Amino acid sequence: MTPLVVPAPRFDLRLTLESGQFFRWSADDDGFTVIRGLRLFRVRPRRDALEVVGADRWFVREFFSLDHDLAATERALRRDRRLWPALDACPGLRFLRQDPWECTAAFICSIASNIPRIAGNVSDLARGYGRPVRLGDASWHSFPRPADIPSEGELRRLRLGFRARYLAQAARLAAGGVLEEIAALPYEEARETLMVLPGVAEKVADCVLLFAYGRLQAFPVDTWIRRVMIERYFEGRRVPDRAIRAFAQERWGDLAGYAQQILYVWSRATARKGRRASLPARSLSE
DNA sequence: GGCCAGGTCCAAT
DNA sequence: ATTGGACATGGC
Repeated sequence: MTPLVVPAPRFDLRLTLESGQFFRWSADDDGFTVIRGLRLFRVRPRRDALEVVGADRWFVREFFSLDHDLAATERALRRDRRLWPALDACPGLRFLRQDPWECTAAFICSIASNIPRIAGNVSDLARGYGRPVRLGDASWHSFPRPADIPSEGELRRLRLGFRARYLAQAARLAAGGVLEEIAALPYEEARETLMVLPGVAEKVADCVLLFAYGRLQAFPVDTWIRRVMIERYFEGRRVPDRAIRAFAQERWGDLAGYAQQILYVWSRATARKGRRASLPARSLSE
């Protein structure tokens, strides 16, 4: 198969996939395999472009939000000097445009979890209840539609823990078509509507709005964002999440979500570095 | 081996 | 309107 080459300036594919917004991909020494909905494709970075097998140009531009004017976003956010370290750490980070239900389900799974585990849960759900999808010799499974999500009991057997009930109930509501109307609603109403789903409150709703519906004003406050915001913008004072969110929307407006994502990636990267640096120089077993 | 994880929900202030 | 505890499990 001859690969399709799609122009993709200012795009760091690896950074974007690793940024914790999306879990349905894997890396090997020859690029990445990605599944979005029913579409399974291969992608690898080229200079200012993407080499793609298994997806068309239109899809690639849409999924990787390649028509988002990232330069303008970065320029606007650079007026905030306190954002410089995060901006410098994340050149080419973009939002993906995920399937709304899959994204909602994934972020229900994300509650009090961690990225490797979320990816595992999502993968288990797909293997157990999705449809097989093939590309060359690669065989994956699509993420199950709401009607194909099993009972709470089954989900507990899949080790979803207390998220099992949320997901089972959310699936029942989503099967009724709640998500279909979201795209047409203004941000606040879309958010309220999403929050009708069990397991979807402020934070998860904002993740879905950001990662599936392209609402860049959404500002999910998780433990990392709480920590970094309190440290950098509230002088260490402990404040309620809604104050953090209000502050972010006041300060960054329609770009708050992008500020959030680079702060998230940057704060985790620096935390990891700090942990590595603080490891004992020698192990006890030598 | 604990601590904490891309929180939400509900009951008790 | 705010706050604290329960909720399951696994990474690191």
